[in-house]
Amino acid sequence: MTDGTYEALDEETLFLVSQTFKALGDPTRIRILHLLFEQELSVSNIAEKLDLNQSNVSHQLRFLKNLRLVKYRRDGKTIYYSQDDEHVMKILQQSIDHATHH
Amino acid sequence: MTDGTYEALDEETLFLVSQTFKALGDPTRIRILHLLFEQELSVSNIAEKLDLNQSNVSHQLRFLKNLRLVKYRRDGKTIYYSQDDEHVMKILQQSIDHATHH
DNA sequence: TTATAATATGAATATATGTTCATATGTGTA
DNA sequence: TACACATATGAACATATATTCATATTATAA
Repeated sequence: MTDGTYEALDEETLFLVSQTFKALGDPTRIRILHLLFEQELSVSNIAEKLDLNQSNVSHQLRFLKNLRLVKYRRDGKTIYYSQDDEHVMKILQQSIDHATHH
Repeated sequence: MTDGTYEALDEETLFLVSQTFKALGDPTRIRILHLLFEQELSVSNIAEKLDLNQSNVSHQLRFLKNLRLVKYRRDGKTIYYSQDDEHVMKILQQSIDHATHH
């Protein structure tokens, strides 16, 4: 790279990175992930705390789950979601701090 | 926060953070920023290197400029763009590395 | 079994977004 | 001045996305 050659990003990396950032590019998903910083929560709990439609929360959680940003466990009728990507959560935390202190 | 109280994100922070990540949530903008990691480039140079429409590049640069992720300087007829947010560029670099090595 | 609670799913819809096209603006040069 | 070059802009369009509604699935309890 010191010779001025440009190393293009491969398609796969580009897709994965953009998808991940896309997940963080929506206020609702940020709020959900922010809730999951410190705790595991059920779908209805998240919906209640954020005043969101249950279906909406469920859709967003599926999105986040597909990207492996969250995971879930079932306990009876209830499904608890929690964070599943330290790196992304760290970046989100940093960015929120950065935005807050400015 | 240790008492279980949830500190909601304020609207302004939420908007700023989501907007910033939205900027990183598009392959074209990632490619542009990736180009600007190490060098300052003109609009036509970026368009050429990435095989993109000049107008498209210009639109995306405006988007990035509005968020102060890039800055520009004019030299005659040419306008050179360069990065303008170390924090965001660092996050992007980290995420690309993370995605590449996995 | 039936009823109820929690969650997931798919269709519908309105809005947002990325890209292209045509053209305007700005700058240097003959 | 007139022309060419570099970039910006706005309209148009196709596609993507977020949200809601209605309903399906899954699990527990009566």
